[in-house]
Amino acid sequence: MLKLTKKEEEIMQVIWTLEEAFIKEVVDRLPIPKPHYNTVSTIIKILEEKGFVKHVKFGNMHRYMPLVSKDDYQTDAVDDIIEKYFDNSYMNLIAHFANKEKINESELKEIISLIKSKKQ
Amino acid sequence: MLKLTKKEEEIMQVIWTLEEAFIKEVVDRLPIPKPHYNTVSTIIKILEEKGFVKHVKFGNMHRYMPLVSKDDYQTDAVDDIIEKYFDNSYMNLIAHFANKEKINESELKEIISLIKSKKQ
DNA sequence: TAATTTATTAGTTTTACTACTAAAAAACTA
DNA sequence: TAGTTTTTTAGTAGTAAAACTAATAAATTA
Repeated sequence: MLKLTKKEEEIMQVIWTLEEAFIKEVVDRLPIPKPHYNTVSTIIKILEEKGFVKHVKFGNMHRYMPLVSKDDYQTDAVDDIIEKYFDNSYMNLIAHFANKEKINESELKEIISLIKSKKQ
Repeated sequence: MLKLTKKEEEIMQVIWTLEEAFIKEVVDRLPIPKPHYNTVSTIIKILEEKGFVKHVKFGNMHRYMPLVSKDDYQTDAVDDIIEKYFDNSYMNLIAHFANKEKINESELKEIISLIKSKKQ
């Protein structure tokens, strides 16, 4: 999956939040100093080329919506790290946490019950 | 922690592997087409400015060694993702794996015993 | 002095960002 | 309705920043 630049991601976050958005609505949600309308338009067009959003015509306007979910993007980000630094093994990453003592036994037991409930 | 660019990281990986290295040795380990000696020298100087390596004089030469361990760098990479996408919670990330069914119960139990052994 | 190494500097390339101008579509108004 | 204005997207280009590369100069030493 292609990576997002800082600005692309900032705009993508807005679209993920709104689920459907016209350019104007995206601009509204961006912090001051707001970028020019056409700047946002350009970046969204790039997002479309990269396959992150699609649009539907609404009269004159384009209504944009995510093609890649936030969850999928997150998953990919984690997968990258795991591939790069943990020998492509999820276990290695979790073991890493365990080693750093960032998770404890009771937390893991919680997860186990979560998995059990998923299996039914 | 400062981030590494692609080339910086490539060279850093060599230094992590060698543990101690002269520039020449780094060049030797780099794949063809090999960058110019001075190019490597420049990048390593940047690594030094960024605090990733230090050097010890060996006569005329500098012998470089890591100041930031590979493990620390990995940890930081994971922390970034967790901060950005998992609300700063390790549990959220692991729950994410569980949801994706990328880890199973027996694997987690393995981790639990790992944690138990750490505690002693 | 010749060879080797590091330090300084600068140029090139790539990526990211910004927004102008043009074109198209729609809305307004005389 | 015809013409004008406004709004929106499309195409393009310029600027800025980051990354990369290596030439040249200075220092060291063999």
